[in-house]
Order: sequence, then structure tokens, then C-alpha cells
Amino acid sequence: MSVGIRHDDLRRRNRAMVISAVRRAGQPSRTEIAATTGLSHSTISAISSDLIQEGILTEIKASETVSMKRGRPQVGLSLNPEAAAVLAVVLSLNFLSVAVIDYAGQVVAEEQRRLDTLTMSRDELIGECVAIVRRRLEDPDLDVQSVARIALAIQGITDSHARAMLWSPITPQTNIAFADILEREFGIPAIMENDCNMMAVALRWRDPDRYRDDFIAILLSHGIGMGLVLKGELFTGTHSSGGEFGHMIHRPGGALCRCGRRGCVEAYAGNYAIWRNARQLSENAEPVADVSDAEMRALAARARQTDGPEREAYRKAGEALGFGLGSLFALIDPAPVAMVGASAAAFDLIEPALREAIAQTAGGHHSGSISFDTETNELPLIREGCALRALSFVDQEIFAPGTQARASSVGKNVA
Amino acid sequence: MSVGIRHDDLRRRNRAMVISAVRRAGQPSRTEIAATTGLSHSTISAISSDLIQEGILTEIKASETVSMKRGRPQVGLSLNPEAAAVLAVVLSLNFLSVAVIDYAGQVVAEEQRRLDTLTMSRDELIGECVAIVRRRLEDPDLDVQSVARIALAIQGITDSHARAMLWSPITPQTNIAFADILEREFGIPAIMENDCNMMAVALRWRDPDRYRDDFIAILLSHGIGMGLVLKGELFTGTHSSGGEFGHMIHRPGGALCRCGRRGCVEAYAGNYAIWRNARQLSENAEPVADVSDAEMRALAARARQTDGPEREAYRKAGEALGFGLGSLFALIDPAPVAMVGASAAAFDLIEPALREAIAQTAGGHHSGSISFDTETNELPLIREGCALRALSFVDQEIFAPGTQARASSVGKNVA
DNA sequence: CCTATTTTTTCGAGCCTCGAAAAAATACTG
DNA sequence: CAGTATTTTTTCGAGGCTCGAAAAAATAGG
Repeated sequence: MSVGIRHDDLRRRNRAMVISAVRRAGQPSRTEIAATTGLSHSTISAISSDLIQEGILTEIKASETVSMKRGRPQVGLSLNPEAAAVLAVVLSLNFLSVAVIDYAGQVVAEEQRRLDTLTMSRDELIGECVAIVRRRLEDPDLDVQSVARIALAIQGITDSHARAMLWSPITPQTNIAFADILEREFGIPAIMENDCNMMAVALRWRDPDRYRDDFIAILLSHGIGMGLVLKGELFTGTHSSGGEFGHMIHRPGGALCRCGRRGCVEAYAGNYAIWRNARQLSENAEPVADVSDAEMRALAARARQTDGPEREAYRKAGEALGFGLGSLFALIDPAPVAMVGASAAAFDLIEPALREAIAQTAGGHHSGSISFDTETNELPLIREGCALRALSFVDQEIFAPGTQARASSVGKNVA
Repeated sequence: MSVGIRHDDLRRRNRAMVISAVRRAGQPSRTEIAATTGLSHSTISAISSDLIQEGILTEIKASETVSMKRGRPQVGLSLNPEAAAVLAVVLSLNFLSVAVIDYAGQVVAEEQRRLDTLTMSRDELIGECVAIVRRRLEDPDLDVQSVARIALAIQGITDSHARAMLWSPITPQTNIAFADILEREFGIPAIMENDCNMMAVALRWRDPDRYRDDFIAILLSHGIGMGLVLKGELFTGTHSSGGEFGHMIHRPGGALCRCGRRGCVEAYAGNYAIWRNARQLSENAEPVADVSDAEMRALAARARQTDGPEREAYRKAGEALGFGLGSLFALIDPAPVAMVGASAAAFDLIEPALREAIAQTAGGHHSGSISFDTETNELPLIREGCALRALSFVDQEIFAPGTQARASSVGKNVA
């Protein structure tokens, strides 16, 4: 049951609104903030003077701005980089990375590390994550006090409370409560997010004109993932991170998927599936553990060159993605799509069959008008989304705290 | 861009909260309202005394309640039935009905009418709807002044602004802006909703314990429809009512669907599809316009009796629904399902294949624990949902109006 | 150096919610 | 039957927040 608004919530929410406006706009003046938030100048003045006093915002030096206009020049406000710091940890197949990000969103330090996630034990995996975070926190240049949040993104399914990894293709281990583990270990609030969801968050941040209220980010990689933003909010499942587009059923009883089931979209469109079809192996052939990017590029090159099994493999991938998107569009209506990941570089091979398939589905009316964009490198996106998520938490939960933490405000999926 | 909270919004929202608490609880005392809303007794006292003065709420006569407890007895508050009235119009295949509902939710008057929607012209269809509303409004017993809202539900796709029918299986006509037409004709605000969405709204109202924050209502009828509530809100598409579960793709290139495409879930699970398979007609056979409920009951009886084509037809329906639900669950996670409509009476024939199919999909882990409920009569549900929708509008937009109507508050899909 | 212009701050007014206390209305008790 | 205990509801003053208007601040143009 939703709860009434109390008087003290008012200031809290408007504080959060001001911080959020500054984060989005970069260096807005008080007047601009008043315009975007709809609050009066007096209110903005009061709130921002509080925030400056508390060291959350800073005024831009007047000398740095050249005002060509008449009148008192606007004073830009910006986030104080030293107000806090967050850690963005990204765990993907055989790869672990961490970045320290200041409150203004700049990367301060980072570390990357190769490891063999598929064969590691549960404790080893957890140990590596804890260790890489510890090394960053022990950096003498870093004021540990100021680290306000750790966000960890992983390829796989996370729970809807952003506490744990439930299942992941990068490890046989399941149900690892990374967020709780890191929180206990370092005493810093932590969250655990799905990688594709973070991609979507980052895309929206990078290009809010294109990716505004409704869009789809699809990861074309060894597996197929999706991040979905609907009505301006990140879409998640009722219990998990959800949006497992790759495991929608393309052909009942069809090709063997990495997840052990049959006929999933991923069993036709994942790298391993394209590789399997290109080699003309049986659809029942066990999915290979990994296909290198170089190998996939070679496949794509062959497909472009001759009309052989490679081209057919990409065609099948396009068909699976197209019918999958068609089913998705039946539920949510068509929306712009971003194809992310190494295989997005082969989207030219995928697109014809994909469009043909969509044309045969409910979203087909607008088949031609659905726009696809490609972005071949997912890692920077995931990290950026992760950082944004963590910073957004600091904005809302730490710098605009309720008298007591309200359950209703926590976990809001504002992308 | 979200907007700050102004001081006058506070009272508005809390007024709406109080009204909503009374609508949900029936006859709550001020103390109970304070408890559910989290607001102080003083605030509730002030707001409710305003609302009583304005004739929106009324106090229950003390004599009507027997207080066994010590202390000053609680005074129940209830919605004043005379505060307003709404019209719920339901347009389905060959059937049009309207109900006048008072502010407390009681049906005051109603009218039903058979017509031949499939062959009617655009103007005839509109004319019938306008006429049936006009007859109710001309009822001398009704105070026309008090009719605050007309809600029209239709089987088919509506736009996300609740203004128009975009497409419907009950008529060859498309893009009829019923809401605008009724609004112009009678000068009463009108909305146009999808029938299955209204089913979901009503289910939540009837059984909030079972259908709380996440559930699925599926209409098993001539076609297959769905109403989806996620995180406590009605789920709609980005541009349309969305949730076209029946037109997710079950088998690419498969059986011919009523929508003209191939392989939709509905092309296996709709009444016409079951009928087609039971008669062992080709999957390419043109879907018949209508199959009577009696005929479907006969099919189901045959299927229960002998293991012939009828049983196989229901099995195929179950399989299609199961794989469709499996794909849906991949996106949103499993949730309770209500099977609504005449064919829900044959759910015993559908369930085994349905569960078997789900077990082969991503939601399969919990296949056993997914609960299905059946409700064979959809019309009362649709009408009830429609009425609730209209009343909820009155609660929020008329009796708790903003200083100026805010775009952000309009169109919130609170079920 | 003065004026026009624009931004920002200040200040009092008006609401709103809250907590505490008072008032109201009943059941229990001897 | 009167007095007491108990529970609900209202009243009242305090504190906070936002707003509009006016003042103050800061700059360009003449």
C-alpha cells in the first residue's frame, strides 16, 4: 500500500531533484535548475546553498566562464568531485575489472585482470573480487572514507534486490550474494547488477535523445543478453534482473542452448551457435565454452565473401533475433534497438534476415522504421552504467536521505 | 524530466491517498486510514473533514455499527455514492453493454445489446456506442451533472493514451477514437481501454491477496488476450495497450492466425484454432469468424471422452500457451496466472501440455509452483475493471485536482 | 560613471504536517 | 448509577517548506 507524503519528504525529494539536475546538465546555473525542476528560484537558492555548504556541490569560478550576455552572469554549479567516490566492478567471462570514480563521474583509478572464471571455485571467484576491491581501497591516493558505494555488474541473472548473482554463464557457481559479501568485507554499501541493464543505463546517459524513455539494448556476444528501458525506467523481472531475451523460445524443442534447454534465441544467435552452424555441426552439439573474437571476425569475413554455411549461420541468427524481437514487440510495442558487443560488428550479416523475420510478426507493420544502432565494445558501457548506478545511489540515498530510509524509495529503477 | 514537488502538491496527493484508502478498505475509521497511509491523525482528521464537507465522503451512522470494544467507537468513513457517477461501456464481439455506477461502486443501471460487430460500418459501430450511452444519460432517474467519466473497454488494441481503438478482432474498422468521440458528444471525459487490462484491474480488486503486485490474466476465448500487472502497475506498451501475448510467435512460419500472420500463440490456442485442429483441418485453413460456446463445450466433452483429434487440439493449445508463457517468464519471471474466459473451463485439457512446455523453458525451474486459477466469465470482470478505472480517475483527477493538471500525474497506470 | 539587464538572495506570507493535549464517546466496575 | 478506564477524534501551537515580491549583486553598453 502506498504511503502518504510527509512534510519532511518534501525537502528530501527536492534536494534529490536538484542534485540530479546538476548531474544531468553538467554545469547548470541556479536559474537553469529552477527551469528544469519547475521549482521557484528561492527554493533552488536555498537548497543549492545548503548543498554547497555541505560540500556536495561547488560553484564554478566566474573567471572560467565568459558571459557574452548583459546582466549578472550565471554561476554554474557542478558536483564536487571530492564529495564521494564509488567503485564499479565488472565481472565477465575470464575478465575482472574495477574502476574508482569520483563524485563528478571521472575515473580516478582502474585495474583489470584476466582469470579463468569457468574453472574457478566459488571461494576463488569471491576471493578475486574481494582482492581487487581491496587493492583499490588500499591505494594511498584514495581517501577510503569517501568511498560510498560499490556496484558490481555481472553477465548473468541477478536478483531484483541487487544483492546476489543467481546464475551466470561465466561460472558453474550459483547464488553468490556478492553485494552482501562485499558489504560485510568492507563496510561499504554494495549492489549487484546485471551487465546488460547497466549497458542500457549507460546508453541512456550517453545519448538521451536517441535512448530516452523506451529502448532495447541487446548484447550480441557468446550469449545473448538484453537491457530494457520502458517508460524511462529500467525494466526488471519480478524476482530477478529479468529480461532474459536470449532465453525466449524461438523454436520449441529446437537447437541445444548453453542453458541446457532447447530452442532458445541464444541457441541460434549466440557466438557459439553461429560457430556451431558455420561448422555445420548438429544442433544437438554441446555448445563450446568460448569462441575468440578473432575467430568470430574470421567467420564474418568468410560469410561476407561466399554464400556458404557461415552466411547461413548469420542468417539463422538474424532470424532467431527477429522472431524474438517480434514476440517482444508484441508485448511492449516496437522501440529503438542498440546492438552491442563484438558480434554487433557483423550486424550487416544479421540484419536482412532479422528484418524479414520481424516483418512476419506483430511488430512487422513498422518493420522498416525500427532503427538499429551498433556498438561493438560492451565493456566501457557496462562500467559506465555501473558507475552511474552507484553515483545515483549516493545522490539519492546519502546526500538526500529520508528521516528514516523508506522502503518505497529504495530500489527505484530510474535509469 | 521529472519535476520538483511543490507545496500545494502535498495536500493534493494526501487527499488522493485518503480517498484511495477509503475506496480500498470500504469503511475505514480515521485511525485505520492514519495507519495505512502513515500520516498523522491530525492530518487525516483535517483532510477527511474537508472531504466530508465537500460531499465526497460520508460518516457511517453510529447506530449501524456495534462496537464491542471499550473506548470511543470508531466512526467508519465511506464514499458518498452521490458524489459522482461513471459509465462503464464494454464492447466485445457482437455485444455491447453499459452500466451506470455510483461513486461507491454500486451498479445503478445497466443495458445490454446484441449486434453484429463484424459487418457493421464504422459509423454504425460508433452510432451504437453513442446511442447506448445517450439512452443511459437520458434516464430521468440519473443526475447527468454527476456523470464524471465514461470508460469504454474493447477487445483489441488501444493506444497508450487511452483515447482510441487502434485495431480490434471484432470489427474490420481500425483507428476509431472512441474516447474523443464520446467526449465531444457528451462533454464528459472518456477513456478507452483494452478489455484484458480491465480484467487484470478487476482481479486485483477482487482478490488482492492472490493478485497483488505481479500477475498475469489471460483471456482464453476466440482470440487470446492478456492483462499484465507488474510491480503493482498495469503493464502497457510504449504506444499501445500492448501485452499482445496471443501474437507472440510460437512457431515461426506456423499456423495461420486470425491477424493474418503465422505461428502466433493464438493460431494454436484461440477457439478457432482449437476448432480447426479438432476438425483436422490444415493449419493454413482460414480462421472461422466465431465458434459458439456450446460448440466449444462439445469439443471439450469429446476431448475428455476419447483420445482423438479434439484432445490433440487442446494439447497443442496447451503447448502453445506453455511456450508462450515460458518466453514471457524469461522476460518477467514467473508469476501467478488467471485463465479467464469460456475456454478456461477446458483448462483441465490444456494444463498438462502447458506445464510440460513451461518445464522446457527458462521459467521451468518453478514449473510446479506456478499457480493457475480459472474464471469462466470474463464480462463481469471487464465491466468491473472498467468501472474501477473510471472511479479511480474521479478520485484522483476530479476530487484531488492539482492547481494545474500536471502531465506527470496523468495516465499513471495504478491498477 | 551611469543605466539597463540578468541572476541570485532575502524576507514575510501562507500552507501543510506533526506532536501533545484536550475533548468526545463508549465499556467496565463496584 | 456514577465514576473510571480506554479508545478515537479534534484542536492548537510549533516548525518547516515553498512561493512571490522586492532587494541586492554583478555585468555589458553607452
